[in-house]
Amino acid sequence: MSDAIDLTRPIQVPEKPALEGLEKKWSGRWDADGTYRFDGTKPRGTIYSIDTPPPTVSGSLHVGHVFSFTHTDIVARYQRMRGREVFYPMGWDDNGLPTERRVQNYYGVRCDPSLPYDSGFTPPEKPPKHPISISRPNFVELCTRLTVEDEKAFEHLWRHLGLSVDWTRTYQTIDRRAQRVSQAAFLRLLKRGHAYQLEAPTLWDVDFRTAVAQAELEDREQPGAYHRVRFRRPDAGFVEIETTRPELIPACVALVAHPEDERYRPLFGSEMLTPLFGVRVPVKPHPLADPEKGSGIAMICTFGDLADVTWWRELSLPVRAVILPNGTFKPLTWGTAGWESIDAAGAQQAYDQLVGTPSNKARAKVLELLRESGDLVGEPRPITHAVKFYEKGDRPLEIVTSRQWFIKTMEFRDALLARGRELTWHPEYMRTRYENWVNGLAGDWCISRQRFFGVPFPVWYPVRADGSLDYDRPLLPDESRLPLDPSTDVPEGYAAGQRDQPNGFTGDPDVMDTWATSSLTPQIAGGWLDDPDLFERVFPMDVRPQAHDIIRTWLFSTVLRSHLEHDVLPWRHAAISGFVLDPDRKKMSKSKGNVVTPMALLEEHGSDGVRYWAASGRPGTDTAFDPGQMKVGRRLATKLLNASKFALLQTEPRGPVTAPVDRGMLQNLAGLVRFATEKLEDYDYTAALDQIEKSFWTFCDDYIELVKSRRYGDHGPEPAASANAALLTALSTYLRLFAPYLPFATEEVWSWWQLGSVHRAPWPLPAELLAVSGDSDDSRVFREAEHLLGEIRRQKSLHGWKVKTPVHVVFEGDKEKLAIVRLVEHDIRAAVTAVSLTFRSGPSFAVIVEAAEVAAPTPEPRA
RNA sequence: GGGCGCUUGGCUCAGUGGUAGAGCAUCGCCUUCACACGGCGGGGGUCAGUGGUUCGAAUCCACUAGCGCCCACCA
Repeated sequence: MSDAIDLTRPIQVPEKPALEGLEKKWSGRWDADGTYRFDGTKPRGTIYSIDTPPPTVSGSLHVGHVFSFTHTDIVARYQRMRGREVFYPMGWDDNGLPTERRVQNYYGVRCDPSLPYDSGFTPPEKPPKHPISISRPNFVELCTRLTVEDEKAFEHLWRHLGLSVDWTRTYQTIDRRAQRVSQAAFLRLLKRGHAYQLEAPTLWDVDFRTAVAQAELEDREQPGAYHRVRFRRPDAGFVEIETTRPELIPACVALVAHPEDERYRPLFGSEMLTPLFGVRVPVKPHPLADPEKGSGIAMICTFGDLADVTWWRELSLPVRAVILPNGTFKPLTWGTAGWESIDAAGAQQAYDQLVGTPSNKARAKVLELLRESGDLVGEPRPITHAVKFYEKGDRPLEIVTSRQWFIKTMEFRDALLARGRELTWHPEYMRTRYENWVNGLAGDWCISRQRFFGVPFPVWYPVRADGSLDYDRPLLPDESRLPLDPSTDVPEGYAAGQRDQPNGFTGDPDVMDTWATSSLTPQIAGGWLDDPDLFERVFPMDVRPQAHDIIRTWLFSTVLRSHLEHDVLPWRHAAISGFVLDPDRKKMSKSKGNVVTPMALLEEHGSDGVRYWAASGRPGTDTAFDPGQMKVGRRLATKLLNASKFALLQTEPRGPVTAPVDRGMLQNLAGLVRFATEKLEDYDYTAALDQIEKSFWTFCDDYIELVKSRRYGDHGPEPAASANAALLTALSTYLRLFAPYLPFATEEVWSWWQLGSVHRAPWPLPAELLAVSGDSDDSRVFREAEHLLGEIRRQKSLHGWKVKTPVHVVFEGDKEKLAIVRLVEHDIRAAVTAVSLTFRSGPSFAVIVEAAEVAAPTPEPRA
């Protein structure tokens, strides 16, 4: 007899199995036992490494996190059971703007980098009405303090959810290791010429007063208006342009029309005068100008939008910048170089009314002045148009000229597209989004931010004798000094006293964009600089799990950094999860106020229940938030406990699996194992679970009911032995199949009768089932038994008879069919409480069910 | 404006060429020797629309509509 079941330990089944408390019990045990501890001595080929998304800790986790992290965990658990050593770290994204904002609100403080560090500062108990200004080091301290608290709460939730993370391997995007990796990678880019600094027009958020990257843009539909404005020629005549931003007329540097546009061709090369300010601006041809738009001729301002930047660059136009980093109009003197006017006094008078106001106020004022001067043609025509915003911002972006750091992307477009094709995407069509993005790149990646809580640029600049900065000869540290902060650390060859002094040095004040750090998560988690042995084993990683909204940011930038630094893809697979939608089919988000607290959900439905719902979201598919599915999952977990209890209630006698129906059941199960394995290999955990679950309910409702009486010994010891062995084999298999999805219920049952953790047990193989069931193909017998059971139940139900009403059953059919029925006749007879079974030959197969007792009242058959 | 995805019973979704499926909900029946967080059974859909390919289309092709998302230099 081939008995794969180990029953060396005493079986202990609780009187009343329950799900309550399993999360606490098992998450604690797994931690104590190091169940998910990564063994860094395993050879590269056996390792499965995951580039876990570091959630932003400056807020709360929401259902979407639970959803997508569960997907990753299912894959991780599956791979672990397949014998792979799973590298599954956890990171916390705590650097950057979201944390700054949270700290400002939480403590009621504001960062003022000009203030000195106050070592005795403690924030007030309650945030004051007016924020307290504190130094950058003090501010960073508070950021660190708060994120540590947040991270504890996050870890608690993740453990409760059952993520099989190795909790000894966590990192923060602001910790020393992340800073060191970010800074070293930056210096290497710089040395290779892949990073550079440039003073150029940059997308700028006027509230946060920082540059933002293309990837952080968001279009929002905004009300606006076309204003038709007249530009006069110095001699005679005029043209009319249309603009949505008349307040930028003082910043106008040219007019532009399409080269083929007959209306404006005669004007090319001539000059026009700007209204109100009387500045001579040239009329230029450019193919980008659309004759269909507005009046067909546009004004170019420095800078109203990205099209202006393109024209300005390609037509080599001068800069007339009017907007300050805070979004208001800056004071300037008309009649000086660059601001020549045919009427300097008039221009000055008009412009002075704009100084200090933000765009919207300036627009109203300019309109007023245009009306007075008669240069506004007709009334503004209201429109709705898309305006670019910083995704976290509240006011439209401006374009401000400033000095920023960039990483080159444009010249690697083809290589990055090739990397995208090399990567296996789940689902496949998500590659298109990546390609869209790469093809649409408009400029290199701006990575500097004028913020405080982030990784500083490890760079200083020499201060010249006249106090100006020499940006062309940055002072760079040796990599061994990293991480460092140029605002407190001193460059080689200088003394601290020389900071900000003539002939001294100054630190670069900026910090890196969050994505500049998180684009290095494989390097940070994998120990690139401080654990080369680990890095060798886990990099490139196997999978990057993430949501589709950050393909253009996180996925793209990680591919870029790995390409530039290692000339390789950072991972083989990208597993893209969808969003959680609320019942109105809208993305669940905090701003819409429809977020459900994850911990409350986990407590109400059980972690296994919530995970079951999450598993219904296949890769790439947005999924409705559905407590109903969580209830179903919880019911499934409960069923698993109870069916297991039944199987374990009696394990003797136990012997070879000889009954055809038992063999057939196990052979079917082998097919299920094959299917589920195939699907899980392809990251389709949803399809795998779907079939595992269906099979399991059939197992419970049909197979268990069929063999119940036999396993209790009603037909003798040998048939009972067969049933018991089959039941235990099936139980072991189902537990392992369900383990990635329902880690708590399966572990609980496993502990009743097996040694060790089910999560370290080997994934089932078809061969192990076929070894027990034998080679003869009996799966048809099992399916036939199921079918007969269903048919007899149906007829009894239609007659209105109870399940246990005794009946006579007649099987009519051909020899072959009847032979199969005879193989299961004892099980069928017991399962449907038949007092007699009759077999008779007939042309086609039929099952006839008749009441056995005349005394039994026979209700009317229902219509 | 370009692209991607979706559209199947009241709800949530499977199903990629061969007589429409599941769960939930609903209706009827059945309790206590695994489980009432249970069991058995029933009813319910012209598979968004139009046209095409095919012996045969929810499934392949084209177009249309609606929804969602991504992208776009949007004067």
